[in-house]
Amino acid sequence: MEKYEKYGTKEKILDAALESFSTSGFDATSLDAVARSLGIRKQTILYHFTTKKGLLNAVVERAAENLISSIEEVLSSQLKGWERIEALARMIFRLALREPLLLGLLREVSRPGSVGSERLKTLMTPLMDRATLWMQSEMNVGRMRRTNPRLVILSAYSTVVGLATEIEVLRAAGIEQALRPVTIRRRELMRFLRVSLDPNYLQSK
Amino acid sequence: MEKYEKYGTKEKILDAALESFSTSGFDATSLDAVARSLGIRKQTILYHFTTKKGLLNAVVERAAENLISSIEEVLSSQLKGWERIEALARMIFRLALREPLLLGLLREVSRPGSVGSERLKTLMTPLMDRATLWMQSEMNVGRMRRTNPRLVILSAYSTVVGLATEIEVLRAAGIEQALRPVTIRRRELMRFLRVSLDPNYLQSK
DNA sequence: ATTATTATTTACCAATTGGTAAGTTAAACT
DNA sequence: AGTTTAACTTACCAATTGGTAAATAATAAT
Repeated sequence: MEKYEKYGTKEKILDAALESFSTSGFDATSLDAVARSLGIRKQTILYHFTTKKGLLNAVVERAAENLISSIEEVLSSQLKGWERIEALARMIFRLALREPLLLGLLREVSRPGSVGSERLKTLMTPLMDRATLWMQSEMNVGRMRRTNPRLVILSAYSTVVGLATEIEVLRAAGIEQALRPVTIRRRELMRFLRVSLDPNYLQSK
Repeated sequence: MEKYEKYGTKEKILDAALESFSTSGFDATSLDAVARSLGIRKQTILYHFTTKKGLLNAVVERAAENLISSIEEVLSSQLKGWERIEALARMIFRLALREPLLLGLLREVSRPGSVGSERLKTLMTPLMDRATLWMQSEMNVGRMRRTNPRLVILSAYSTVVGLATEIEVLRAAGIEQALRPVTIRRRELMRFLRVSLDPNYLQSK
């Protein structure tokens, strides 16, 4: 009938699943409920994604693509050294605020034992390796202070994921869309990165 | 009446439930599994706590008592103004490191729609009110910079809860017992509190 | 020793879960 | 046209879920 739409059933399922996974979690999400919310049958979901885990993986993959393409965009710019990092951090925070569901999903899936964690790891590892290599080369030419790249990246990562908690806590306390704490958090991250990485930055203490 | 505190079944159940709730979450925790891990029958759990939700509430309550008594201990000291806050922050981080399960539970239950969130709110509200009042009186006598107490407290709270995520993320990446990032996080929080509250603190920026 | 109370178990149950198999309908290809 | 393929549904199912009710064991009170 109206199958000519670009926004097909599969996309709708992914959207609804993202919503449910990121706000209620994987286990609390029932395929029946997701299907019901879309006015379709559970088996339609299983037709497109074969298993519940498969659905989660698909959701994670789409989110990762979203993130990666945003990263690529920044990396394609001409910015060097510290400015590049600043641009990246700014972009991540912008993305997190624009699409809080992504953040919730990330948090859900960052849990060690969780179902989607392997998939996330698979998707993130190349990114991580690339960033590590770049940072090391920047260190070699003296554009970046010498530290453990992995630790810095992971710390930055968990700051962003922690944002999800922060936003939820604030919302639970009735404070909607509190931009200030998020801004503070970003400044803190920038400062941390600056202290760790910027060779021209003098620690005031 | 009740027997002397002899680490009975009830306590064992609470321990196992805390473990499971905080690492796997509420929905992923099955009463059968908890019972099995203790070598008892599921109905024994339901005898002591009537419902699964009741069990969670009991776990939350015990954790809250744990936290509150630690807070009381600090508050009973003679420390004033800024030093008191510093002592509190230090104590919270120490507690969080010593008992990571508490942190996991807090994170699980901080989610807006979650089952235990109302209970947590009920338990935290008096604490929050008390802290707010104290801060306001400190502001009135000029020992503390004027700000929105609620926002500061919530931001501090979510920093601590976010620790749970951070520790998990680091562990998932193979970095066990990462003390350094946690220390960094504490310093950040201290700095944030100082900037927000300490009237004698000069912002360098 | 008998009774009463507390703790724990066995036996069920209704509902829900993710998932399989087989249809049914709609669209695409030949 | 007819056939194939993709999209979706109805009908089930086995396992698991939280929870009820009644039976039994253990402990305390009389």
